[in-house]
Amino acid sequence: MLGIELERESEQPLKRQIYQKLKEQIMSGKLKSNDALPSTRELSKDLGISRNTVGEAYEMLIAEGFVINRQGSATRVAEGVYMEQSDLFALCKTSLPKRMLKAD
Amino acid sequence: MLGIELERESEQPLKRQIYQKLKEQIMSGKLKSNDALPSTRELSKDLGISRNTVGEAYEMLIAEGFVINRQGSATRVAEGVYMEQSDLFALCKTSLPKRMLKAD
Amino acid sequence: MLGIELERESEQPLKRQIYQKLKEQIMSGKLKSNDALPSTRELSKDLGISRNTVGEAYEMLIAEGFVINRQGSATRVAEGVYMEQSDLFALCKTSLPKRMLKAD
Amino acid sequence: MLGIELERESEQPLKRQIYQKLKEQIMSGKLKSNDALPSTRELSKDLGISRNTVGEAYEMLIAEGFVINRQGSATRVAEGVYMEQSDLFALCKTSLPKRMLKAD
DNA sequence: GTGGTCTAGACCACG
DNA sequence: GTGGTCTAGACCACA
Repeated sequence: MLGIELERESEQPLKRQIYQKLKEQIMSGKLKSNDALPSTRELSKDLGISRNTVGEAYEMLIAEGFVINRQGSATRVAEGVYMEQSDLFALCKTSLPKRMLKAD
Repeated sequence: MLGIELERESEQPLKRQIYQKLKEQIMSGKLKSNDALPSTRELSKDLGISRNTVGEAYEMLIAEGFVINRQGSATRVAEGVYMEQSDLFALCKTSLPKRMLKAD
Repeated sequence: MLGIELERESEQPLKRQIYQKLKEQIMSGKLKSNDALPSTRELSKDLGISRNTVGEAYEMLIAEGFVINRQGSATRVAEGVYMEQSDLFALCKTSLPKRMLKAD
Repeated sequence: MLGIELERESEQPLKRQIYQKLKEQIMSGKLKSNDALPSTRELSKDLGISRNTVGEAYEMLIAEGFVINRQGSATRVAEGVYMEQSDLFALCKTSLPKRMLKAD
């Protein structure tokens, strides 16, 4: 659905993996402001995990303001959380090890 | 002082160059929460530019919430703006063109 | 302006009176997050006292994080400092002497 | 154990009731800095509810900084979260309905 | 339909 | 012992 693949053997808890994948898609602009996330029921079924776990990942996104939810309606991407690609690359150059980046 | 080097010939205005360098150091964790930025007076002297230019760069950081300015005290790095290297790299992989990153 | 009345004969110093009144209005929600406080110039004129005194009251609020001061703009109410009336009353019931509260 | 009584019929979710009671005891000084909270296992057994629910209440306290926890050890009250009784009463006078307070 | 809450289990890593 | 995570159910209120 969203191209999310989980690794059961990872040290990262499942809820954190989901949180990260969604946050990436939001910050990179794949999920845009006001886009609806899949329902917890849908995504949990899709990933083959418990609905609670998806719910916890959504709570993390809510807590950090990436996502908004209202009673009885879908969880949606908040506004103003997109990061410019140019800023992102500049940031990479200073904070990622050189072996990860190609020469300019 | 902060390892900032400006390029006078760059297309990027000086204030944006300063803004980016500081933002990078903040997001990458070199400048940590509550660290004080140098005063505009100090930094402008250090870089050999106008204090106004530094002030404008600081305002950009304030406007985006990376930095906080309390009455009568130094401008300080806000909380919760540090980005985990793992998160950053994950974000790059999904949102930067492949030509910029080395293969895993 | 904010319904602040000072008592010159009180044991409480003026700056503490101002501090308390503003803190109350903030915690009770009369002043909401991001609301601007009046400028020190304005409020001091309004109350007929020195601008320094108002400034000191503001500093106390800043020091406790109730209020934020961003470069070149008004002093504003911080986020997350509002206290639900229900929470407040519950807190009173456990921590204030009974003689101060009416029976339920 | 901590004098917590839950109301199953309340509109307030159980986790919020627990959160509130603990927050009160912390802000009022009954639970002091570095005091250990009961373990989630203990408290859940004591209250006759699921350990998950207690854990969620603890998470809320952690998120707001009232409480701190480290791997494998007890959850403890954070520092600097106590509220002076005089400030509390002053706050009550402005933000609680008069019918709740006795005359001065 | 949606999310919010709750249960009664389980296994893990840390100390 | 502790908290952290996860499961597979359940019932609720809201729209």
